[in-house]
Amino acid sequence: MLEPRSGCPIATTLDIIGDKWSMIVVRDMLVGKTRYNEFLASPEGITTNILADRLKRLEQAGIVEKTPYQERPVRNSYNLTEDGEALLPVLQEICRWANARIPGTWIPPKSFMDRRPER
Amino acid sequence: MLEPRSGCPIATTLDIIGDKWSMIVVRDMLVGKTRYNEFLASPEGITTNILADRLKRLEQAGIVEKTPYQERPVRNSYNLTEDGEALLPVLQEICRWANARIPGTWIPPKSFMDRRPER
DNA sequence: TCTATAACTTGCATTTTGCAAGTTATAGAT
DNA sequence: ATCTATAACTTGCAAAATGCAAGTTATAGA
Repeated sequence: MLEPRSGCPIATTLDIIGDKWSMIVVRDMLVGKTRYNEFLASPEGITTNILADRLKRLEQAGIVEKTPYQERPVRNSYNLTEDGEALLPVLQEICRWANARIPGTWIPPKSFMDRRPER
Repeated sequence: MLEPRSGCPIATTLDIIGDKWSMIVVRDMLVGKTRYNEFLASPEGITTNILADRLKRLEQAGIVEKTPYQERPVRNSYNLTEDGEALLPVLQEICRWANARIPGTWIPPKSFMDRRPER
């Protein structure tokens, strides 16, 4: 992000993760997925180019960190940073809103909804 | 929205308000703005075509309702529905995240952060 | 050697967003 | 009566983001 649109915390947050896919990737990481192919396999069907781009942007934003889990060939795992983990309450509130207001949305596992951020 | 990408509450919510502008408009309504020109005047600088489109879509999604506040000429006011008001906790959590994690973001007025949804 | 897998990249079409100007209806000032 | 201003949009076109399909690299295992 070059410049946020304003100092508003909502606008600034949307400048970072306010697109169609970033929070889906964060959601996947919050439920334990760490690899490229695991994100691709999610039911929403993110495409390879968009996923690669989002991982790069989330890394640059300090929300995700990339670490190799093997050499030859290099394979990376993607994990949330502390700032990324801290998005949990935001995603939980979104789930509460959708479950209360949009009939038919899946009820997330209790383990997800009851989980507390670590710090 | 024709079809949500999946039944996931997060994905479905993003299909409705997960673009660059919808939550900015919802934010403005949560702090009492009701008219086209008031939304245009916000510091993020939404353009007229996008604003008209977002108001239409939010209305179709049942988040906003449009009511004329005068005839000759017809002038409309836009207000959140119950479903729209219920997004308050989501926007509050986004503010908490941004204030904690992104230095320099504005601290919203206490009246906004402490407010409880009505039902 | 052949097939498979993980993790990408590339090219191009489609869709969304942004910018600037134009439109309609009306009120109030000159 | 004409002129200026305001609210609330619409329209046309350019630019950026997203989607689709195929191609690439490195390696393991049959």
